[in-house]
Amino acid sequence: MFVEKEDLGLSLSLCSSTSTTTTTTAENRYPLQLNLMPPSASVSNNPSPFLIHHQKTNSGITNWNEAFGSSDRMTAEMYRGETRSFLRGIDVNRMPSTTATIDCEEEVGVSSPNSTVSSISGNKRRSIERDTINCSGGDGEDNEIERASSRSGGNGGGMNSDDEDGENSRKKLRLSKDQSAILEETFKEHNTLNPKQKLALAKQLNLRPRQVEVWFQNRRARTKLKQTEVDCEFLKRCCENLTEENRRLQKEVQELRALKLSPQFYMQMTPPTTLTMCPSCERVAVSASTNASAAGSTPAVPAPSVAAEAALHRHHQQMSAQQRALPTNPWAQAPVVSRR
DNA sequence: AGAAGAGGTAGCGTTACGTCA
DNA sequence: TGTGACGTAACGCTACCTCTT
Repeated sequence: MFVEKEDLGLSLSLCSSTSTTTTTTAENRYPLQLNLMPPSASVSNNPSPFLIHHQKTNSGITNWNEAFGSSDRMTAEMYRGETRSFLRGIDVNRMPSTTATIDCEEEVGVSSPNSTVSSISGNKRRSIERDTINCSGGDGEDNEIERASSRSGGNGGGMNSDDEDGENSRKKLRLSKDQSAILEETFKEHNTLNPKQKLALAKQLNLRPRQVEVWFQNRRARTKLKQTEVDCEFLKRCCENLTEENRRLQKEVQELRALKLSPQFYMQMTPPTTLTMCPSCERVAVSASTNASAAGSTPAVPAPSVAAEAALHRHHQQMSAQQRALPTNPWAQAPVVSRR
């Protein structure tokens, strides 16, 4: 048996209600109502899948400082034009002190074994970027950086001993604790980076911009995964609660229906205010009752006024005696009496 | 004004490597 | 010492956007 939610007075709010500007956790989310609709506006470092939405806007940004501080993709997109114009004279993939004089081919073969210049589109671009980076580091800076970063790995030191024979294996450099900490801090501030931020961070951490970019991509993925797990758990709890509530209300409905079918139910039922009219003389005795049901508690049998009841009882005794003398048709229509 | 191409980024899925029990 | 599980850096691909031509 299914019970309409209207019948049960149970409704599930599906509209957005709360601000979502802060990182949500399982602890502070569970008490909140289920929120399945995207909010009207939210910018979060850890957007829930329910909260994620893409604001597409064409509004222009004119301030580079705003752009530099931007965090989400939307703003990054908006600022891109500014970035490009700003960087028009700067090769993003080139270190400021570049004096690239060493043949790039060799370096590419060593540090980017998977880079294929023949690939198209984004891959090509990224390959070129990596190659450019590596080439730009041809003066030894980037190589030194790479070695340093691999050395500095807390427990990953010396794991790149295959620098020479690893042409077909991709390199995986363990980031040091300091590097990870700084990246984490930056990610807390903004989970996306514009090119200038990326460059600055890469330089600060002695990493390639591509590495910073990859780290942020992976970090976003991890955040999303974690958030998805939290949301999943949250929905599971919601489902359990609703199931339990539904079970309880169905039981209540069954009980009420059973009571409704029982004649005793009517025997005990008394209107909140009882107007008892004598069928013979049409005199009305008003018996006020304490209306417990109006207060929302379980319905109680109203207690009529004792005095009124007694008076009516006496009156009925008198009338009964008269009616015995004068039998009347029980179905005879009584004159209409205004009850008010 | 609209189309096409280039350049850039994010998201997603996957792979490969490093670490640890 | 070998091995499987796990975390994560890196890659490949696609979609989308903006800008330029």
